[in-house]
Order: sequence, then structure tokens, then C-alpha cells
Amino acid sequence: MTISKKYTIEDIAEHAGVSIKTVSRVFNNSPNVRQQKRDLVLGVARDLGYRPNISARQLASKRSFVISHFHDNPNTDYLSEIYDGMRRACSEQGYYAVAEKLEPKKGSYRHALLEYLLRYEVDGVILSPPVSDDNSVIREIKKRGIPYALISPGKKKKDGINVFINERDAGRSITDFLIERGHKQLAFISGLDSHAASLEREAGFWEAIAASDIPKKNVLRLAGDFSMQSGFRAFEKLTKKAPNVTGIFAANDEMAVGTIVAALRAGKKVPEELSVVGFDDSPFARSMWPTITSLAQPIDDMAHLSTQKLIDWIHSDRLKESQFEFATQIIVRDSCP
Amino acid sequence: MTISKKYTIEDIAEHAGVSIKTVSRVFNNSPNVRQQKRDLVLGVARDLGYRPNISARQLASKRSFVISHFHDNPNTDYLSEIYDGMRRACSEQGYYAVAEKLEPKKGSYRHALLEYLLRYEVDGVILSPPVSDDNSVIREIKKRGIPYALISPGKKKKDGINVFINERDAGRSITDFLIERGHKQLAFISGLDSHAASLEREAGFWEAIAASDIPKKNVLRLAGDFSMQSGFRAFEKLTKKAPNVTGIFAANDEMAVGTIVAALRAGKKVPEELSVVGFDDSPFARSMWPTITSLAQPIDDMAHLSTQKLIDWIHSDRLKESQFEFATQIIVRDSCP
DNA sequence: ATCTTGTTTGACAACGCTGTCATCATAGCG
DNA sequence: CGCTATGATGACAGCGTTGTCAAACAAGAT
Repeated sequence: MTISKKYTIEDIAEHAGVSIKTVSRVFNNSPNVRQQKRDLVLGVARDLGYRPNISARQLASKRSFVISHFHDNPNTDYLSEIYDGMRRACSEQGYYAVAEKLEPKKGSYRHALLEYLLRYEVDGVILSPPVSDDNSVIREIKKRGIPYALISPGKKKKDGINVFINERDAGRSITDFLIERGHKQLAFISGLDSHAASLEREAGFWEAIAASDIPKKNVLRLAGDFSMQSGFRAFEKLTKKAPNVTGIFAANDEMAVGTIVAALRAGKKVPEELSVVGFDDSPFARSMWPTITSLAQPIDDMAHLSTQKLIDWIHSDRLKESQFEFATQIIVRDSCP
Repeated sequence: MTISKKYTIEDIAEHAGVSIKTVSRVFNNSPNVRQQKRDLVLGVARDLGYRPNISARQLASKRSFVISHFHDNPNTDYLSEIYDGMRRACSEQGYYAVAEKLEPKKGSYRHALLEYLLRYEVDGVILSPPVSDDNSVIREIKKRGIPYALISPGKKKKDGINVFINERDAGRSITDFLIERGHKQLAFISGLDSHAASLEREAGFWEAIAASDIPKKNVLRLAGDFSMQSGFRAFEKLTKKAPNVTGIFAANDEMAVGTIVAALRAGKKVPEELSVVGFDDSPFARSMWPTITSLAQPIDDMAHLSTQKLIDWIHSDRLKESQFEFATQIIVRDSCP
């Protein structure tokens, strides 16, 4: 591959025998260009390997071609899946994907957001929990008319893009999975209660219990905080309060790992004596030993779709559909086969 | 906070009573501006909250103000530390930090790099292992005259920035740490041999052994690949081939986790019956249970410094210092107290 | 005082693109 | 067949900055 000369819109226009404005129209998918000319321009551009200069576009159009993901999540695997999904969609459309961790101030992300918006221009934003549940943030974004998408929001918004799974159904289905395997003594390890999704997962858990013939007294709820540590501790509490539990549903994979490690350490065999299921199907679930049965949500696809829809919204200047539900899947592995 | 009007260079010039060119000079740290005017302009700019428009700068100067980190590493914790370090340095200087995963093609990253450079402009690049060891990549970068920094390179380059720890010394010192705790039967779990740093860590391990009174026959080398799984397997092999080993040095924390989990599962007490030390001091080391003694390298600072030096290189158009060695630290935790 | 030399400053044309608005084609209609 | 409405196209002026080059200034040297 050789270092190719950088062509400008003018070169393309000249080669195609049209004005630069027409070339511009083609590259912006503007209407009112004859199909024949569109093809011609596209052909010339492809031959020459032309790429519009982003800075010039930004400067002239006052758009930034940047989509920012605002988050406050220590789980780098989760973040990088979102980033990958965004980038796939962005590079298809000539946009930039950016990720920014917001530091809360008195429990609100508003300040951090304003700080950011002061420095950088964005054409669209994606929010993931817990930022997606901060109304003051959403209000600021709406005030500025910036298109936005919420990933797994606690409360869905009508005037923004929402991508989500049905957390409750998911929680119910993986609990059913445990129940079907004959477990009669169950426990749920919760995540942070400020995380709306965690509450929904738990609601699903209790729905499944209620629909079964398992008496509520055989079921325990342990408070966790999504960390591996809290999984360890949950198991310790369990051995004291309910040593007969044989099936555990942890609200995420990290806590499942913690629980299993603690169990192994205590000499319990997994899954023979204790079955554990997780949630998220993160790399932990695959690389732990035993590998962990987990409920997978297609984070990557969710991020990809939100980005696509966001760009669509930016271009057409109106929100078409707002609710996008994704299917989940139970990935069966060693910890609960 | 109110939405402040966006000021341009012209506004600043007018308020300060100078030409826009002088303002430009001030913001680019160009020479030949009287200190008094410099202060005046800076003062006005601060008062008005002026920020240069990046797109315009890019367009006019043909610089991109982007520094890209090219990698091929699944360890998202490592990546995000690098990213944080870069971002700290970049935002201090008005640059953008970007991370890009390169997919190898026939073992080389050259193609992926060229693909990227065709689409995007970069002012400087940072390479981390294993990309930092791909000579064809470095050659392309040099050919284009792009300033570059290598993080933990296998072979240090004279005409680029190198930031690193002394992997061999580090390997030796953490092995010494094991030996000092009285272990007489040791094992080393290697990473991928293609990862130069891993080989150095091992060399340090053997140096420490040689300097001690431990006979070589009491020492075992197990092949791993940096994954948790390979840590599990290494422990299994160990129980067969050398059940008397009491001290293990894993070339990274993930393998240390795997080893410990496998040990716990087999009923071995950690650290009472088996001590394990890791390398990198990743979040794994902190969140595992028992927590893991590990050798910490200041990745964040290393990324920060390389970015600073890179920007310095870009601005002054010449490389001043090229070698930057960082100190390491043994973080003592439960797995080998 | 005058001439050099180097330092400081500014006027103005790019940079590559999009927005605006005017003009030119084309088709449909009476 | 001319008229109107609408679609297709282009000319040109910005967008906010930096590069270039010329002009003004300051400080020594004579």
C-alpha cells in the first residue's frame, strides 16, 4: 500500500465534472441529487480513495460528528463492549465515538456533564447506568436539544432513545432455570439498590419463586454491591444463616465469581453441592473455573443500535422510534449445568 | 452555571487590543511575544472563558491534535489505565486521546495500522505490547515522521520514546520476596513467550534462584499464556509433577487468580500451604480472596509521561530524551504476606 | 544621530468544507 | 404552447484558526 495523496472535495468535483456542492450533497446524503450523478461522484471518490476532511466539516457545519458515552462504571469489560458497539456504528457513518467517565458531585452527574459540554461539542449522547437514571442530566441534555439514548434506563423516556432488555423477565427466566434443575433452597445476591436494573432482576427472581412450589422461607436475599468482594461475603453469611441453600442467583457475574471462590475455599463442590448462576455473561463468566452459567445481554448490539438510531435522529432531526427491547439468552456453563 | 457564549479568537483580540495573530501566538506558545502581552491575552481569555476551536485549528494547521494508542490486548483494566494516563496529559494540552485495537494479519499489525492511518490523521502514537514489538509497524510510523512512544517494548528504540520498568529486576525482586519467606520449592508460571516482558520477568526469576541456595531441581517452570485458565491448568500440572511446591510466581495477576482458585478447589490453603505472587497489581489482585501479593508498575504514570513527552516532541519537533525507566513496588497482600 | 540586526506585531490569504441563495432544467397543467 | 411548480445544480461567502510575509519597533554598534 502506498501513501496516497490526500484529495479534497474540489478534486472529486473536477474529476466528476460537477460542482463541489454536489459532491458535498452526495456525501451528506442530501436529497435532490440525481441518482446518476450520485453514483458518478461515489465512483470517482472510491477510485481516488477520497475521505471528507472532518475538521473542515466540523468547522463549516458547526456539527462535531462526535457521539459521547457518559458513564460511571468501573466495569471496564462492560464499557469496552459499549465502546465497540458505538465505534462500529460511528465508523460506518463517519462519526467519532468518545467515552467519558463522569464523577458524581453530591450524587448528581449534572455538574460533571456541564463541565464537559463547556469544553467539547457533541452531536449526540449515550447514557448508561447509573448516569442514565440521573434526571438532572437528562434535563440538561434535552434543554440543549441534543439527541440522546439511554442504555438500560430505570425509567424509560418517551422523547429519547431507550435500549434495554426486560430485566424482570430475564431475572425470572434464569431463576426458573435454577428451579427446573431441582433446587429447593435458593438465595439471591443483590446488586446496588440504586441500580434500577438490579431491582428488576430481583423482582423477576421473586416472581419465579412465587410461581413455583418453593416456600418463601426457603429463600434468602443477601445484599451485595456488584463487587467480587461482596460475593465472598454473601457466601460467608449464607453458611451461617442458611447452609442448606443449593442454588444461588447473583445479580452479576463478579459476585458469582466471589461466591464460587468462597465456596471452593470452604470445601463446597461447585456445581455438585452448590449451583451458581450469574448475570451479564461478562469475561469473568467464561474465564472462571468452573465457568459460570449466566444470562447474556447483547450489550455490544445494544450500543450499536442506539448509536445508529442516534445518528439517524441527528440527520433527520426527529426521533422516530423510541423503544428498543433486546432478547436475552441463558449461557449454560459448568457452575449450573 | 449558565450556557456561556462561545468566544472566538477575534473577540479575545479585540478585548485585549491586539491582533488575532498575537492571540494565536499566545495559545500556541510561540516565541516572540512580549511577556506583558502574553499575560494580558491570557487574562482576557480566562475572564471570557475562551477556548480555541479545535476544528479550525486542525484545518488551518493541518495538525490533528490526536494521539492514538494502538494495542491488541484483551485486558481492559490495563487499557483503561493507559487511557486515563493519556487523557490526563492530553487534556492539559488541548489534545485528544484515542485508543484503537489493531487486529493482526498474519502476525503483523502493519496492515491494520495503514488502514487506520488512511482514515485518520494522528500527531503522535503510543504503542503497547504486543504492537510495540512489531517492527513493521514502527517502520511505517517512522517513515511518516510521526512521533511515537513505546510502552514496555521488548527492544528499546533510540529514536523514539521508551517508557518501561526493568522487568528483569522486578522479576528478581518479587522472587527474592518469595525466597525470603522461606520457600524452598518454587514454580514460575510464564506468560506468552512472544511477550518480551514475560521472558524478562522469567530471566529475573532465574537470576534470583541462582543467587539463592535453592537447587535448580527444586524449581519448576510451567507454561502459561496470561489467561486465568492457564493458571488453573498450571496448578493441575503442578500437583502431578511437583506437589511439594510452596511458592509460585505467576507472570501476571490473572494467572495468579487461576492458580489460587484451583488450589482452593483442591483443598490447599492459601497462603498457609501455598503462597502465590502475581505481577501488574491489576484489579484482580485487589478483588480476589485472598487478595494477591503483586508487583505494581505505574501504568497510569507511564502513559501520562509518554503522552507528555510525545506532545513535547510534536511541538519542538525534536526528540530530547528517549529512555524513561519507572520504579516498581511490591504490594504485599494475603496470598503471600 | 544613523545604520544594522533581530525581535515583535499585524494584514491577509489560505485550510476544506457547508449554508444560502440564485439559477437552470424538467414536468405537469390549462 | 406558455406558465408554474418543483427538482437539480452551482457560485460564493463564511466557519475560526494558522502560515506567510511585510512592517514596525527596539537595541546596539558606529
